[in-house]
Amino acid sequence: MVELLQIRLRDSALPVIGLESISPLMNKAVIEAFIKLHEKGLIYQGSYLVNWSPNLQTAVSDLEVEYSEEPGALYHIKYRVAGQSDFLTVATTRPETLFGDVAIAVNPKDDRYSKFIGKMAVVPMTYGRHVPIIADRIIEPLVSKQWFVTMEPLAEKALRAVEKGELTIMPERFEKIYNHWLSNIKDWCISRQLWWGHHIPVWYVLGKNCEEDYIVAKNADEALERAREKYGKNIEIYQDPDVLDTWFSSALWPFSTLGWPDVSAEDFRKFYPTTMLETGHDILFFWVARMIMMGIEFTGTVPFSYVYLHGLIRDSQGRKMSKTLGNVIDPLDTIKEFGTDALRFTISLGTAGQDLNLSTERLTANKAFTNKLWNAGKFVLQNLPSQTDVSAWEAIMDCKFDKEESVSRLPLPECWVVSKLHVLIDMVTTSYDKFFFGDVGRETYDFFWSDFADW
RNA sequence: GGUGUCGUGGUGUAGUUGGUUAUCACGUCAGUCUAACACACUGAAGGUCUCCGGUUCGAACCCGGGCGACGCCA
Repeated sequence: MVELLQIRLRDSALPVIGLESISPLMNKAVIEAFIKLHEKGLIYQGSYLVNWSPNLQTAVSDLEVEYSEEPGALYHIKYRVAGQSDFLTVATTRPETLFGDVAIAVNPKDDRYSKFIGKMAVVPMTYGRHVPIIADRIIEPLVSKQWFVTMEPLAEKALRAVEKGELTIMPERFEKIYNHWLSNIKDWCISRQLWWGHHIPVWYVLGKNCEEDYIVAKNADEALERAREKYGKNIEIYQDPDVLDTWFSSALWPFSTLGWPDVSAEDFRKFYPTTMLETGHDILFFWVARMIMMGIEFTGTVPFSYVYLHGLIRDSQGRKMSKTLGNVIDPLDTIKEFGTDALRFTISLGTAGQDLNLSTERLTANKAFTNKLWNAGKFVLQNLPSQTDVSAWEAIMDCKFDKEESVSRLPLPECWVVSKLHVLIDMVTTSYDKFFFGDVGRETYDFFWSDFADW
């Protein structure tokens, strides 16, 4: 699907490095990054309360969790007070958790229940298992063993980069959001229990304590060698079965694609750091902030000087696209109906950071514009001198359109429109310098249709 | 609950240092048909700029509150 879209859009930008996230080149960078962070004590294995997907059977981060309100049912479960005929009724939407009950907490100020504090209650359907009745205490939920990155020292440097002006985030309001997020960052859970991804470069020794005795190494041979040095020759090692969070490798993108960790690589020396990163504002935390932190950590500099955050495409009422709502706009359908150029131009007219409500009205108007472009060009071609009229072509080629003397000698209509073109060039250059891409499009449209193509 | 964005002619929209007959498109009205063309061109009408209050000589734009739409966090 993405490939088809790329073919249809025929990206006219610089040739893109076709690189998959799981390529060997990327894997080398990922392993290097993991080892360096671990050597600095920034990676650790710990048991934390994490979000767990029972469907995928993997940990997921807070950023990846999307809340939605679902209709549910409230269940009332009666727990008999042991040795008495009294009952405590517990209301819950999660009745299945009763098998994991470890206590019943009651409000000590509630006379209906405070008299039971200290007694035991019988858990239903457990053949008489008893749990204590306690006074209003928080009960610890289950936790999971995962790998984490200590983010605070990394975030501190990323904050300072924006503060010092090394990095500018546009539009400005996102700078505040970036600062707020980095000031309240939590440790990053980087392990996932998925079947694909970069494997965590950690090996364990069979029979040894997994949380204390582990080896971080570039590959299995190195791990085995290190393990033998430490534990003797008759040992067996195995690699951690988990993989790394996909954003871990993406966070290295600005330099791993240019040859890092080989800092003498030609592409790296020539192109890094880049001037501007442009992306949707929704992945400011997932991706942009992490690239900045990893760039500073591994290369000593911010990976780019500007971050331009564009809006997202939403439906004509500003709503997020969703299959549930039935408002998904398939760009291939849009292209089929309005054309690639009309879609691209419409999108280019957006305002930085502001989501774009995609309506057919905009697309229709811009389809007309592309049609005008085509037909105006056709008109021009029809009115050019014959290919054999050498003197006419020489006269055209000799004219210096950027020199006022030459332009002044043109017939009045031509002089006028070339002057207007120079005004456009000045406006557009100013708009580009300010990153006002929407203005660039509008100014170009106005000149072309109102000045050049009418009359 | 907290928080962010948005609210501008009939419809969809631009407005980016506070000072414009408030931009463009579609629609509406009038005229023209002249070598390209959603046929096109020429011209016109139409906006209390969400509501209230404030700052200012001056507010669509800055500040506060209300109402509504959408999003994010929890």
